[in-house]
Amino acid sequence: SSFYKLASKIKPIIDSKISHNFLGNLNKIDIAEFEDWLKLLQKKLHTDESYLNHFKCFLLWLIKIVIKLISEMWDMKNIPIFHSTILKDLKNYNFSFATIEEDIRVETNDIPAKNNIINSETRFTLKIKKLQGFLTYYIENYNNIYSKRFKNLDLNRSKVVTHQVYIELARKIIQNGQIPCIVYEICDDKKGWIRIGWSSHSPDERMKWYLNKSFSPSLPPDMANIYYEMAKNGSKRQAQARFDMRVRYVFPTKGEALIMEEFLTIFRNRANNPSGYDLTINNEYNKIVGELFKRHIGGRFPSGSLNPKWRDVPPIPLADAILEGSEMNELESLFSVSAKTIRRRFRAYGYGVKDIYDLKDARAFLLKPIIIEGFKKGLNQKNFFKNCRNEGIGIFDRFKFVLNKFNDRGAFFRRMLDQIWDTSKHKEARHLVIADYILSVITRPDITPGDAEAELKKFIKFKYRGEFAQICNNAFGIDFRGKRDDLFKPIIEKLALENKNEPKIQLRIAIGLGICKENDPVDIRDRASHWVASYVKRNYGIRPRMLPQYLHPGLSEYSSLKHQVFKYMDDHPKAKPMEVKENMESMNIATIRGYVKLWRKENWEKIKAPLNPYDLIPKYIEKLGVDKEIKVLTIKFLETFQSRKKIGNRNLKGLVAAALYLACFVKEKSVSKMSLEKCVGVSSVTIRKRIKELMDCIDKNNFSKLPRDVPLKPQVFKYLNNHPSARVNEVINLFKEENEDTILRYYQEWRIKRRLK
DNA sequence: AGGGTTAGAACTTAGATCCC
DNA sequence: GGGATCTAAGTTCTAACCCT
Repeated sequence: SSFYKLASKIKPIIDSKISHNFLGNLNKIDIAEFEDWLKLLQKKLHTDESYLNHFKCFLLWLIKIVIKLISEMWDMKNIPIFHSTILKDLKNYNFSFATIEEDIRVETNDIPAKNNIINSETRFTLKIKKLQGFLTYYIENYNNIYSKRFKNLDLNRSKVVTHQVYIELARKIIQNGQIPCIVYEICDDKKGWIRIGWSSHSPDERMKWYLNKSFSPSLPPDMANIYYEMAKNGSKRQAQARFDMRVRYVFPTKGEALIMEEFLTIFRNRANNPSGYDLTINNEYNKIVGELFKRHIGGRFPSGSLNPKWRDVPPIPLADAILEGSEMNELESLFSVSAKTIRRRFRAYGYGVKDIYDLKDARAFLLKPIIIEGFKKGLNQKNFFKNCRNEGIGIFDRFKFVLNKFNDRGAFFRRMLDQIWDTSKHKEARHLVIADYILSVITRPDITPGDAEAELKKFIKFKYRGEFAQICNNAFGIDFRGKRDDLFKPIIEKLALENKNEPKIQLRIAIGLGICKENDPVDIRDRASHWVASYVKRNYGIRPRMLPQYLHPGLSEYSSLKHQVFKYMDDHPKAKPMEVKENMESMNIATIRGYVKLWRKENWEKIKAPLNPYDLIPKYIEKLGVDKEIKVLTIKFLETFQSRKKIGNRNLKGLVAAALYLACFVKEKSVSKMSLEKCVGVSSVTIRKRIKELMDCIDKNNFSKLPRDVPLKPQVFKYLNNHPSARVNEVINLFKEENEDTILRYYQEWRIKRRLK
């Protein structure tokens, strides 16, 4: 089968090099790295046989899953690129889903763990290999009408695996102008019975007939067993739950379906009976087959022959008649069939928008594309009907639709709108249709309303300026941007959570959304990041960095590298950059070194062991030769300072010198700043600064004598500048608490300075 | 597979009114 | 003034029953 042909393509992965053409989308590694890994894998595959087998199982399983998923998208439009690429490849490969076997086994003899591959198997699963084996056996061992008929049976052709496959096959047959004939099995989940039959109707409809018949009050006495079994279940719903209708094959002709029905019937009955039932020897069995019994098959059943009662109602003339506005009685006479048969054909051809398949539904189905075209052209009703007339659609004329005439509102047209879009309002329906097109152009998150409108204008004619915005508001309840934002919310939230620990979360989200790339110029990346930030602000009112916590309040807060380094340094003040790096997660050492440096600058006192100022005092006391009284006072001053201010990065020596100076001053022990400067080794400027700071800390009322806050000399000079003619005595009198000689000295100094000027 | 008959559901139509 | 909506009267269609 084509599945195995496809599966055989795994060979290159196992023992050859992969063409670089197929390696265009490697995500995070380059081709060289990929090849290194592939070599390793191939080495392993060639040395360990059991590993190889497991690997094959895995690959086949993977292919099977992908095909199953993709098969449901065969006819869909606007599917993601990833899916459509696979789909395209499968189509190019001429792959048919009809040939996927339900029982997919790997073609090596010794692959273990088969059960791991097939876990969806049920007791009713038809295994195509067993079917094939039985067919060969039957043809070889029996020579009867059935074995002759089975000779050309192709078990792979038209095999139905999923509902989607059934739809696909049936559609192809209808497009070919034929009626699909199904071969079905109704599986009894309770007792394990299987009823095999065929029908030219859909499985749903066939099942409905079974149920109706079974629950009819006058069920005839000689019906097939299944009717009585169904009737035992109390209600149709219960019966439907118990009996599972499964389509096994779909054929374009009834004859093929009948032969397949016979084959399956014999196969199913022999499966549980070693001696085996055979249709040729056991007429009793026909009770189960039902249809075969009624048809009185006596050995003639030419392939492809139709039931002579078959009425031909071809799809295209039927559609034409509907678009002419024919009513049910007219269709009946036109095709010489009953109304019921007309509806059966509607269902068979898929003429319906709501799966009702009555006349209205069929009309709606056929008119839908015409109405949508009118909407896209922006036609008003008058022009719409004119257009229809030009296109040869007679149905509106047939229903005597009179334009714009009071009292005639085009009920038929509104009914169609109602049927198709659940609204009878022309405007609403138009908006719904265009809203679908609007959604289809939202292909990227940063598309603007202007871009979207321009894109739509290529195939939709808006009636007036601003209609685009109005359609968005009417159809979505929000404006275009709001709808667009809504559509991308899940993906942005996913990206935010995925990148919650990344330093540049905005940029990560922007790249994830595809609005910029890793290696784009800075300005483009910047714009994209800003777009993400404004998106998050607009929709959540927060910064992107906060989004993960906002979505999952339990998440730990994001910690920047700086924050992490600082935290580590707080706990380990003496750590070196390399040590810090080892405790981070593979970050740049240069950056870490920078943060460590920064931390040390801000926290130097944590690194330097704090000096004890009190240790310094005895040394200085000795040098200066002052008494213990001064020592006690010095310590007291230091304590006062520490209680009020932080030592910070002040030089401790200067502080101690200041305390000493103050203590000496208070105790009237004269110590010059010069001698202190020499003794301590700190400049007199620093000492003066410290003295000033110390003075701010102490309670001045406790001391009778304290140094001035401002030095005497500037005070004297300032006064003399303002009063140049002041006499010496006046100045001495003014500073009478000070030493007279000093004042006199300053006075003379000022005069000399003035004279020099 | 096909069809006929029937009651009543579901639909269409035309007139009137509402709404913007 | 035109489209939307409501209503009553009249028409068509469907489901369920029956049959070969």
